[in-house]
Amino acid sequence: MDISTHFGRIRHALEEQIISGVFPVCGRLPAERLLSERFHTTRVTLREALTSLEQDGIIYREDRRGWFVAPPRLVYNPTKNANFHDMVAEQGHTPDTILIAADRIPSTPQIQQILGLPPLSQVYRLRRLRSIDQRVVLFVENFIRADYFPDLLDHDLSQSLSTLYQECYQTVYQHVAFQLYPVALPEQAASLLKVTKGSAGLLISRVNRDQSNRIIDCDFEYWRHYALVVQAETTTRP
Amino acid sequence: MDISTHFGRIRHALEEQIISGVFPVCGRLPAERLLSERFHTTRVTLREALTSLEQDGIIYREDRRGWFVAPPRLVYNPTKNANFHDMVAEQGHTPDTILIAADRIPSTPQIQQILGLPPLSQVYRLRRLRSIDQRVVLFVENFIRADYFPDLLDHDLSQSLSTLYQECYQTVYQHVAFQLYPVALPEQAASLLKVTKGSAGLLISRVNRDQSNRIIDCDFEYWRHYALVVQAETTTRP
DNA sequence: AACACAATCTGGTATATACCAAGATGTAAG
DNA sequence: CTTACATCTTGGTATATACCAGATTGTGTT
Repeated sequence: MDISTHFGRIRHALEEQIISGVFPVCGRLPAERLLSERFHTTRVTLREALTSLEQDGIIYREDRRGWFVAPPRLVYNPTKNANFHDMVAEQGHTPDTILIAADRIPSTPQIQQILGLPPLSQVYRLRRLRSIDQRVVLFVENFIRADYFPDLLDHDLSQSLSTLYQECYQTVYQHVAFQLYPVALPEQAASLLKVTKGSAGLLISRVNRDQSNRIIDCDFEYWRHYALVVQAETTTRP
Repeated sequence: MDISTHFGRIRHALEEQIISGVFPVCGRLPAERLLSERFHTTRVTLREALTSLEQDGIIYREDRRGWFVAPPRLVYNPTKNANFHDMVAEQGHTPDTILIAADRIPSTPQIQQILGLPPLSQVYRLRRLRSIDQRVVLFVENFIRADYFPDLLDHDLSQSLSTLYQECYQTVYQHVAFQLYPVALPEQAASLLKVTKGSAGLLISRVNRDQSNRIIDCDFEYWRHYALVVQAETTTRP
């Protein structure tokens, strides 16, 4: 660890205290003003140290509420079509989904292209917020072919979509194309995830096909970047 | 885009100028002091806007050299065992690898655990720096079972390892377990990648097995976070 | 007990300024 | 032409300070 700068020393000291358990997991750190006094520095410098720890996923912040110790990352395996609820439960945590909005809208050019739809076609758009142990970690937006799923909006949309598809429409996810990269969280995602707009996140987008290889939906998942580690295994078939 | 804050307006203005091509791809932005004057603000505020653009992968910086317009991301498919050179060349760019260090060392407990080795066993450690079109984007550290690859260090280590394995040891990568998450780049990676220590990156680590399902090596890849988009497709087999 | 509202605490944004360290550059010496 | 060195420019780090906006808390009213 680099301790040549004041900022580096503060980062180091905070990191040690966090690792040694001075602050409990998900516990709040002392206020910035208090910490900056304790380290004989200013808020500006202190915030640089905090931002650095945040980038490393060691702490996270909630907008105007404070800085918190980050819990261990959720293991996310995109090659298994496990749904969010099962995945979280399997790892010993409590999942939750809140439906923000659900509507039927005309597809945009971008969505038409992704889903292979003609102009003027209709899609469902779901916006949902998902949490692990009461901490919101994921904002996800789904675009679903309306013609394949009549009356979808009448069902309980706070469960996992794959469960709903299977039980009510005899449809299962069979093939997934996914894409992943770090982004600054866009405004809507940031405010729902209670983070400062522009803070770092991970965007995972997927295009899903069913057992007949029809494209049925796509989604855009905005994750708080400290919340997950992506893990997969693959075997090359010659 | 949010333009309620000064910082947001600057970010927005810069973003538009970059997208519209005022600055060429990989071109340098004007100096911070100059930009802060032009936007009637201070360097502190200006740097917040730049940092935000950096997080989004729109610009990147090189330590004490300046800010540059980020090129399109490289598509990285971890499920295809394509090597770095082929992957970059296929996408129309020029790859390069520089060998930083190559030695034979006693394995550490961590490496023993990953590779399934007993204490006191030896491994090769390679440190290499990789670039796309002259821009360094990746620092990678390999740990390789020494017993499987006699005299490995006598070969040309600036080529791809998979090529070397195949041509000189009749060994191919067959199975890969990989793991990926955002991190703050550690000191060594940061200085070699010419970025400020602590800036955001993506850590991809892999454990590789050969055609006999033996674990042969593992690697830790530190990517500049704007440099890639991870992409894969998977089919669920019931 | 429920609600409304004000006071307080928190992080978020912003200005002004200074000095440091490393990269880039130009110039003089070899 | 190359090398060595001083100089200039760049971003990196740091201090001090101020005000804003949303979250939390406490208090008093209904």
